[in-house]
Amino acid sequence: MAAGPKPLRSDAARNRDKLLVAATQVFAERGLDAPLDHIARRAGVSIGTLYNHFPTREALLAAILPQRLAALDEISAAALADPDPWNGFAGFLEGLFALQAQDHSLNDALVQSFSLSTDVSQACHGGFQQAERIIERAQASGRLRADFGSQDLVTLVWAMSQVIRESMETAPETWRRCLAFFVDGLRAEAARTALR
Amino acid sequence: MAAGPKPLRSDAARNRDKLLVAATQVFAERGLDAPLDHIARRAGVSIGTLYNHFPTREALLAAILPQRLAALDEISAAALADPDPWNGFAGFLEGLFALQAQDHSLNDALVQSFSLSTDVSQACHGGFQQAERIIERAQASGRLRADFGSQDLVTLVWAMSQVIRESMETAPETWRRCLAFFVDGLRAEAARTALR
DNA sequence: CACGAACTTGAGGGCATCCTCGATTTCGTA
DNA sequence: TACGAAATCGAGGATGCCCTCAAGTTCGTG
Repeated sequence: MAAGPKPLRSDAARNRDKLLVAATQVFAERGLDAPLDHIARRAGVSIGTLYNHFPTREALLAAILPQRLAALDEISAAALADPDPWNGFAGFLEGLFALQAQDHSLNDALVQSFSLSTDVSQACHGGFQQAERIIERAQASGRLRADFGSQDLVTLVWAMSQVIRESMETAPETWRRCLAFFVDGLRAEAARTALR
Repeated sequence: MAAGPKPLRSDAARNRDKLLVAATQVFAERGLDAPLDHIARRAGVSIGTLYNHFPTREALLAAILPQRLAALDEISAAALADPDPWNGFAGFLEGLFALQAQDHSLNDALVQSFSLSTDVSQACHGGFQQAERIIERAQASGRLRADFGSQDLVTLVWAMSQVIRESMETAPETWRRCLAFFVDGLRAEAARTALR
């Protein structure tokens, strides 16, 4: 019934898998701009084969990133399951950026979530879907300042992505420290600056 | 006596000026990675002439950035002149990022301040020289949390640089909003997370 | 004004990446 | 096993940027 696209020949399926593995590694190491022939070489396959399977870079990303972004769902779920809404919120941020810190491709993907292909973009936004609820719950509990919105979370992702890029190699704890300062400014009682 | 390097011929001096003007514009618009031939074209000069005057990209930057970075000194001075040390500190951040927001080249330069040529690097660090004093003064007044160090300022520059890059075109107030959250977390009484 | 030094020019070689396509190999089946 | 469809291969054209250098131009002084 839902046989979907045509079945692949065995060698083709094998190569496709090798490409996905290589792409996952290379993108995680070098970011979303990594040269495609590095990926082909790591997969032990020619550049032409890569293009056979994935006609564009975006197609390759769309085959890889949704799976990687699924980790976001677990983090969101854990945040909502936390009995303390504030701890849930803070833990969500911690988990989100830890994810970005260990995978350059996620770091890039979340930053560019709007300018990427529909598939990837959807996956990113899906990951943020729950964020809205996590934020509202923490605000309802009175611990998170009321003027923090989900757009501010996007901004924070931008900010932290750069901190991660610049510091992961040399001082991998830097982003946690930066986040700690920021989070302290998100507590309801810390709010001083009036924001509309 | 201090005649310095040989005087330039009139046409050469004119071209050099045109190059500096063009480079200032192009780098401000496109960032420090802007293609050099764009600069030559905007200056109405051939790429060879650009290389005659500035054998490397770094040499060109060294001729431009120190002047642009001088604005930092004024901002620092104003911060130290403010009778309220906290307002001085907060105003310094505001001024610093406003500068980054209006000039892509400064944004890039401050981020890469360590990996740039000695000349430029010195200019960047010179701009940060006073920052140490601004921070200490604000801490002595009891308003700035004690665990904020000048390395954290570098981290904040990284963070804000990305916010600026991503949002200046579409929502130019975003960085101010982000900074407001962050600054609220830097007040002494906001400190909750223990940082060593 | 005429001459040599100073300066400018832009075509072209080098490099890294993208992407294509005709020739070749491999697979699965009859 | 032998055949056609499916898949692979990789050389090579295109692009964009870097940088150089031999030939030509301009300046300023004697």
